[in-house]
Amino acid sequence: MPADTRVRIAPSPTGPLHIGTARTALFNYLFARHTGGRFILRLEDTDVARSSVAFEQDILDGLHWLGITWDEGPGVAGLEEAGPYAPYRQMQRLPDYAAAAAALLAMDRAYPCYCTPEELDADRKAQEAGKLPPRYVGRCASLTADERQAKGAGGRRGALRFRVPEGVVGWDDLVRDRVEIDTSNLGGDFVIVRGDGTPLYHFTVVVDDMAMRISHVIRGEDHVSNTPKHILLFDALGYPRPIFGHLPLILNPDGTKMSKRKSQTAVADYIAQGFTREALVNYFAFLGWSPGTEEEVFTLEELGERFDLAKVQKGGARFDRERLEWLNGQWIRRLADEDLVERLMPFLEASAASGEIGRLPAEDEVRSLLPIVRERIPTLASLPGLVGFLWTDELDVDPATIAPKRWDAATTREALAAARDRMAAHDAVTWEADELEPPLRDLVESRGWKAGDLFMAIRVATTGRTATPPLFDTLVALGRDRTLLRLDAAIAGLGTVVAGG
RNA sequence: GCCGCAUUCGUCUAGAGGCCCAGGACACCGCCCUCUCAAGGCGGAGACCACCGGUUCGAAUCCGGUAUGCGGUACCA
Repeated sequence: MPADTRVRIAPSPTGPLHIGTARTALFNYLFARHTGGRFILRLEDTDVARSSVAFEQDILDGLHWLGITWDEGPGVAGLEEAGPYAPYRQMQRLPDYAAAAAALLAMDRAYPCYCTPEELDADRKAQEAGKLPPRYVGRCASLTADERQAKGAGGRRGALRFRVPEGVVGWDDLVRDRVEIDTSNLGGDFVIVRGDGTPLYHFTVVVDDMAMRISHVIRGEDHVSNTPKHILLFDALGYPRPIFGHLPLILNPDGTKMSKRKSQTAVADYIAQGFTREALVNYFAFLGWSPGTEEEVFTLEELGERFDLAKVQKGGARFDRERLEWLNGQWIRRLADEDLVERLMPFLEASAASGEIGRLPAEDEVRSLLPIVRERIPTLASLPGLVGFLWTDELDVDPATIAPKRWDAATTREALAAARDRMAAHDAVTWEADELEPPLRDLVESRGWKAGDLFMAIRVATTGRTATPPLFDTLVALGRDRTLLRLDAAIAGLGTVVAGG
């Protein structure tokens, strides 16, 4: 039996949490949950120039927000470092890499390279011109001790290159079955430690995966061609190879690799637009995976129960925002009242702050609205757009928009006035949808009007919109005073036409 | 260029030799419901399973080739 299942997500804090990273994290998390294994988070921050703590924070916050929690990880974002293989941050593991590098050097599996960027660049250009695949020419591969000393004069350290042996490297990929790559296509001996002494990704990932006892490396398809390098390193270092699985990529709608240019790639953007964690997780899981049944809506926990890497698709999947929105709606309809209100409030606060709405409604008020708005908001951010007129004092309604197609201004004015009178007969106690509707239906019938026309005129006059939740529920939410006030304003706006009859 | 991978409705996918003249979902169209908008229900259109050739009594499913697409090709991760 293999050792305990241990998987990881190893984000690089060189940008905000990317949906591709989130999806890879999710698949690792689900795999761990499904197999009873552990999920580890490791920060790969060796690209010092591009890494920042702000990005670290964004990445860890985003994963937490999605509900993707790790069993072992670094101390950051207000968390304690946790786990038996700390530290979980590469820049704190430098001694490990140095030791591994020394071992490779001692075995002559790696050697110092003193080529300058200019030389390397010239090599590449020459190869390009000769239509040859770019590869390291091996200028420093067989330097004598004297030559090394000479090149390293003046304290020049040189980078460390790993000697790529001849042969074929193959592995049984968890999602793509057998993959084999000839080492002659790896681009020659590759650098594992920079001239300044900092280690490079291909090297650190192997040293860390071994140190942290990672059993399964589940990552994006873009790493397939890196895997032979990693396997070579595992072998050279005498480490057991983990099992690899390469996930299909999330693609832009046009089929190319997901990019900031063509798509929204930051998880934070989706959060800001009012997507729920449930919908995002649900959607990500279904990008490249399917339970094989016709069910579509799953919680994170249910996904963990069903998830199976063998059922993961091999080809990339295009990101389809429409489907995400549909799922978001599904989830908004499933959330408990309290929960939904709590999630809606920040968006209302933002709208109030931006002036989109005039005042911030209380939680109770929002809760009472739920029955009529819940199935009408595709995202948490769309509530103000639906019923913002409830929280705006001066409603600017263009009189020209009030009259239904079949009515002229005079009829509209007369109808609104009559309706206003009927409604004014109610006091605050009987100002209920059930009470408001019958009298207006009577009115419509006695005058030979169409209910839809009268209702639409009232709707536009009181909300300024042609699309709202059911009219009478809306008027109840608006309140008696404001309803009558807005009707009066509309009637006045329709001019001093003499009401007929 | 070279290496690798992929290819089922517009999109996400079901399908692991006969159950498939290919099922579901999103989007689209129509009808129902209905005071508008949604939601929901019902129905429709939409895939010669990339192409060619094999294997087989039988192929979307197995094998080969072609095409197309994508990924990789750094002292980035």
